[in-house]
Amino acid sequence: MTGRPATIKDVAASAGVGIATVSRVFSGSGSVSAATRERVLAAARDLDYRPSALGRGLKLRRSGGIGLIVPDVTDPFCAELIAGVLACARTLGEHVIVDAAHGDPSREAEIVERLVGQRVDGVIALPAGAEADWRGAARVCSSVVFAGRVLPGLPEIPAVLADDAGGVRSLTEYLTGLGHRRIGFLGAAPGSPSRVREDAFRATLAQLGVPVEEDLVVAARPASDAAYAAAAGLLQRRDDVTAVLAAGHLLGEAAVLVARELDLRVPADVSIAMVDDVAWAELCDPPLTAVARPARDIGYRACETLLREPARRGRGGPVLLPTELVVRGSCGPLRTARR
Amino acid sequence: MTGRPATIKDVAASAGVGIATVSRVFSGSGSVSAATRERVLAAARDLDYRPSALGRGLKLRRSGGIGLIVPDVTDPFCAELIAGVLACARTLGEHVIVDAAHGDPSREAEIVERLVGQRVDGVIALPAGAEADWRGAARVCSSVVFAGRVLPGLPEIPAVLADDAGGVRSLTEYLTGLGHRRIGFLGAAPGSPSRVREDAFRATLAQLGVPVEEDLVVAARPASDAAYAAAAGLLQRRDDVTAVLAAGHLLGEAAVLVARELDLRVPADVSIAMVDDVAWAELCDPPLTAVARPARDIGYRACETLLREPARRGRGGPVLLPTELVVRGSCGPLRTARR
DNA sequence: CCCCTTCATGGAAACGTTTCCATTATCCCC
DNA sequence: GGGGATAATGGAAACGTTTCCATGAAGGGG
Repeated sequence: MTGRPATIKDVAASAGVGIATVSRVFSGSGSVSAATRERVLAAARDLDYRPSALGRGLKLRRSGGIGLIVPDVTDPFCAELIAGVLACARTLGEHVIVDAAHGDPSREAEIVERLVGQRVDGVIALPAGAEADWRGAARVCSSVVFAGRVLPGLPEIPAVLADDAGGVRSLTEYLTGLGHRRIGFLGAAPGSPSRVREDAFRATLAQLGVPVEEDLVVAARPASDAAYAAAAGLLQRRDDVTAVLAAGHLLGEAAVLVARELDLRVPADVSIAMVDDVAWAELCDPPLTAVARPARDIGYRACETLLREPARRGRGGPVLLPTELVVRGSCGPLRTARR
Repeated sequence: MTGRPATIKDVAASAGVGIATVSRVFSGSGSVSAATRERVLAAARDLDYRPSALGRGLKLRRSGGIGLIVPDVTDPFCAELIAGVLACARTLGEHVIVDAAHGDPSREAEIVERLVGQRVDGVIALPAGAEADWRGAARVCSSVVFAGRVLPGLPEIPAVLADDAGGVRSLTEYLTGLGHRRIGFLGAAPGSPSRVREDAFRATLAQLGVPVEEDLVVAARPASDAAYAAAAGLLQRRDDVTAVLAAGHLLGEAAVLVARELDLRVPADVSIAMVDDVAWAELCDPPLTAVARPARDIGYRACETLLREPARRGRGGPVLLPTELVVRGSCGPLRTARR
């Protein structure tokens, strides 16, 4: 009973037709008489036949799947992005091979190699670095779309992004509007591929005529301990900081924990706001003001761009999706002294 | 330049050898002289050749990938489980096709069909229901392992689970030990495939000689609104409840929000504890006591069971991984009156 | 010096599809 | 009733691998 899976030949023999006819029944192309179709379907049901995607893929030179590379599937932003890609891929009948590069460009390069070997119909990536042969992957057998982040020096790769600069700007304007002048900025490490958030922070302050103190702009690697250390360093070094803008949820988490540890009341002693409206922002006490990036939409649009709009791809620069400022209770008006 | 990807034939021709030799170089089997190997590798590099997994898969009758079905990739438990599977699959050189069934058994069945069509080497599932042909999938071309949950009536499918009963027991004992007698239990909907948590709750109370009041055991569909409604209903109906045990993080979140809404102090007025130690448990105020399920390990072990231990598979019932009680500040000793 | 192993290599047959092309059978219209 | 579409079908050639088998060459022991 546990023989090999039935093949198209078995079905053809059992239904008394040629294999071409069976293929036509299952692929939907060509014309088959109703009677024959029924006979074929019955035989297939009998034999528990399912067309092999391998045979099909070999002939068609494509696997019917796409690859998706993220830094970490457990990150809430990545997870939402994945969900968006899955939703879109489903509507287009493609499956999705997911892998995590954990911020390691060489690991990412390996994954790209593997995906190309799989002959995926395309790759969506929240890229870690430029080590992978993105151009090669885009050329050889599939196309590439970046989602949520771009890599400098690869302008020809289409991208779907959140309007990070706009998000940080609205956050900065909001805090400034509350009267804050000495705002601490927790940002990504110097080696990070993109500094749009820090740039937006500086630009917005400059525009508002608020001087930027270098001492208040700190960077951390994207890890919990590094984020905590950065936040602790900032708040201990400068007890005149009245607000903290965290450029990511890990940094926001660190800010919340450090504030609690230092017995700072939020927002009375220090206001906290962050980029990325993750689940806990609402559960924290007080609930955290955040800028929401449309992670799911980014994934969905990236997948659409990859599979659906090969013509429009990459024209007119990256697609920017708007962010939304979600005001909660963690930011208050400036008070005179913190302690 | 953007011609078709090079094939093994191109490489063979370019290196002046037979295709069998090229195959041997890349698959590692058979013997090839060092000089020839070098020549082949050089030609391959020149042509940007990557072996097609489709051709290979067709010949070998397996795709070199596994399928992973979860209810929802954005759920923190699922996300950790996925991470575990990815980690293990990586060490074994397999890729992972991920899809989300969103609790819909018919959608799940579709996904299984698709995966079988892809000729995956196996399927790992956190199953939604019995509609899918799990037996068929396990028989025809791949094997199946359940992770994080089992389905009644399919004892022959191997499974890797958290010791949910043990986790709920320790939570119940903990709350009882603090003096609580009227403990509200927020559990899964009646139609849910498994009621081990509720059963464990009842059994533990019975064992401790605490009467179980049916009115305090409520069920909710796994959605935020339903969970909120259930929690609100419970706490409003019974203002003599002194502790709430939430059998999942959605339910725990609901309990926290409802308590806040009703101006109940935690843990002075009501103690809250839940199953699943998600990220926000630590960030909430007060931090939430929870039982941690080893989601990542479950994924890892499930993948190992699938690919590495085909012999031991399914013998001796499901693998149970221990949970851990993480005590934080959300549970306090019983006080006399809540209001 | 010859036979028997061992190594390096190439040819060719799968693997399970899709699709082009050829072959009938059927039908419609003048 | 004949001729040209049209529909239904089957044969066979790809698609890119792996691997069995055969072929030579080389080497070693008697």
